[in-house]
Amino acid sequence: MTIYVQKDFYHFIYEVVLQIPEGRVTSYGAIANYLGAKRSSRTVGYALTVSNKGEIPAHRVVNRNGLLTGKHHFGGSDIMRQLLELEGVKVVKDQVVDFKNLFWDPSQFLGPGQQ
DNA sequence: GTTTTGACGTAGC
DNA sequence: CGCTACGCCAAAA
Repeated sequence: MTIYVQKDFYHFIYEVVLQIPEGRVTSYGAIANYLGAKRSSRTVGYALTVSNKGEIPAHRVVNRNGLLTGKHHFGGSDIMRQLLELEGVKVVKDQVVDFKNLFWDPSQFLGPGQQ
């Protein structure tokens, strides 16, 4: 088994985000929880801020409400929304439509039965 | 080492 | 439905 420490906290965040399939979204809290720090949701968002948007699909990460709270960090104002819609994710009023259905739980990345 | 900040989350009003 | 307040945690100053 691999022993992970928070030494590469940001690195884990980036990895998880990179695993998000197209057309799917997840929440900061879910990623934080997956990393074992469910209360570090704020840090997850911060990690994306300092990350390279060109390689990290941060637009697939929204808050718990499915709201595009970080859209204004994409330079423009509708960049994040357009990126999501290009992947088939409909966004209305900065909110992901059918977020519950499109939600991608990082725990699924572990494989079924793992939890 | 202390203070500030932030793309969150929950609770209260 | 929207705002405030608080907590929680990691990085940067």
